Amino acid sequence: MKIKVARKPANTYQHGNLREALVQAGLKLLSEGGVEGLSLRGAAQLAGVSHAAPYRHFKDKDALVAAIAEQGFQLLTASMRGELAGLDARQAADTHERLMAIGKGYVRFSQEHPAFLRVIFGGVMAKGRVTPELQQAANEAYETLRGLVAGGVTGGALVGGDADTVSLACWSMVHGLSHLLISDAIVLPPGMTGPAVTEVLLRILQLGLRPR
Amino acid sequence: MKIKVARKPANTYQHGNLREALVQAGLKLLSEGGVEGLSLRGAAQLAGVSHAAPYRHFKDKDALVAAIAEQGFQLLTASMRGELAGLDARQAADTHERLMAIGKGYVRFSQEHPAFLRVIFGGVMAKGRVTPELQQAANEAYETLRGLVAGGVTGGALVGGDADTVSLACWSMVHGLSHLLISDAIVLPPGMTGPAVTEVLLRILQLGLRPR
DNA sequence: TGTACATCAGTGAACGCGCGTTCACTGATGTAC
DNA sequence: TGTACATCAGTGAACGCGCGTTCACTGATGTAC
Repeated sequence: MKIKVARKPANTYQHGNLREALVQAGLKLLSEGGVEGLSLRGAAQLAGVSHAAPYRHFKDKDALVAAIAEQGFQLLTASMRGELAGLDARQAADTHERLMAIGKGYVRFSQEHPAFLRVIFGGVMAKGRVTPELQQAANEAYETLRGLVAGGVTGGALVGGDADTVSLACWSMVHGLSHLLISDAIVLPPGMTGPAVTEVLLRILQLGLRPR
Repeated sequence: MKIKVARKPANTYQHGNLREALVQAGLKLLSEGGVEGLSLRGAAQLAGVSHAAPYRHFKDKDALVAAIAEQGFQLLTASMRGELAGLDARQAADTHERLMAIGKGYVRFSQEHPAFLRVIFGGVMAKGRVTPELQQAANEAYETLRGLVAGGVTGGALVGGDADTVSLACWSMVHGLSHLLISDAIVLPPGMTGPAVTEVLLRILQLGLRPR
C-alpha cells in the first residue's frame, strides 16, 4: 500500500520561501509607513531574517520594489474582476454596468491599499526598472479596462473614438478620485461616503460616454 | 531738491531674504530629484548657505515643506486663472468654457511642475502639519473650481446636485489625467499630445455634466 | 557725530540615525559514489 | 546504507553615505546715549 507523503511546499529551502515573505513584509511596511517607510532592512527584519539575507533573492532594493509593484497590479486586477463577478446576468450584459463595476473595483483597491497606488504610479514604471513580470502584470490590469472599452466602442454602447483615449478618460476619473480620497487633501461632502461619491462620479462619466 | 534714494528690498538682512531663497531652492530640488531629492541640507547648499542656516527661518523640515506646498498652491491657482484670462468675451460668458479653461490650467501646471503635485497630495495636508497660510492657499485653489461649479449648478448650466460633489467629479478627472501623465505609467495614444488628450477628456466630462 | 551695547542671521563642528550594500563566514541540505 | 563533497541560503560585522538637528560661536547691523 502506497502512503501519500505530505510534501513540503515547493520552493521551500532553509527559511521556506523567503522571497515571498519579503514581498509580504514590504507590503506591510508600505501600508504602515508609506513609501518612505519601505526599506530592505525593514522588510528583512519583519521577515525575521538578517538584513543581508534579501540579497540572496533580490539584486537590490529596486528589484524588491518591482516585485511588490507586480503584486500590486495583480491585486488591482483581482479587485476589478471581483466586482465584475458580482454582477447579475442582466448587468453583466451591459457595457455601462461592467464599466461601473471595474471603476468601483479600482476605487475599492485604492482605499484598501493606499500605499500601493503610490508605489505603482510613483516612478517604478520609469526607466529600465521594469521587469518583464511587472510589465505583464501592469498590462493585464490595463487590458481589463481597455478590452471592455474597445468592445463598447465598436459595439456602439460608448462614444466613438480611439479605444485608448476613451479608456484614459475612464481611468483618469477613477484614478483621480482614488488618489484624492487617499491624500488627506479633501474632505467628503457631508453625508457622503467613499462608495456613494464613487457612484455619483461614475454616473457622470457614464453620461459623458454615451453615444450622442 | 529731494533725492529719491534707491532702497534695498524689504526683508533684506544679511543674506537677503534667505527664506524665499530656500523655498526656491526646494522647488528646484523637487523638480530635479523628486520628493526624495528634497532635503533641508540640499536646499541650504543650493541657496549658498551653511546647512544649519535654514533653522533661523524654519522650525524644521516640515515647515519648509509646508512653505513650498503653499507656493505650489499659489502657482496652481495662477495657472488656472491664467487660462481663464485667455478666454474671449463669448467664451468667458459660458460656464462650460470656463470649466474647460481651468481644467487645462490644472493639467498645464502639473506638466510644468510634476513634483509639486506629488508634494501637495503626498501627505503635507495631513495631520497638524498644515500652517494657516498653506490652508489658505489650498482653499483659494479649490475655490477657483468650486465657485465656478456652484454658479453653474444654481444657474442651470450644470447638472443639479451638491456643488462639492460636482466639483469633485471635475477635479478627479483632471487630477487623474495629470497624475497619469506625469507618472511614466502610460504611453499616450499615437498622434496624441498632452493638450490634445486633455481636450478630449474635458469634452467627455462636459457631456456628463450637462443637465438632462 | 561717536561710542558701547544688544540683536540675531549665518557658521562649522558634532551628534546619532537608518539606510543600501559588500564580504568572509557557517551550517543545513542535496548528490555522487 | 554510509561517507565525502558541493551547493547555497542565511549570518553578522563592517563600510560609507546623507540626513535632520543641536550648539556654542562670530560678526555684521541697528539702536541708545
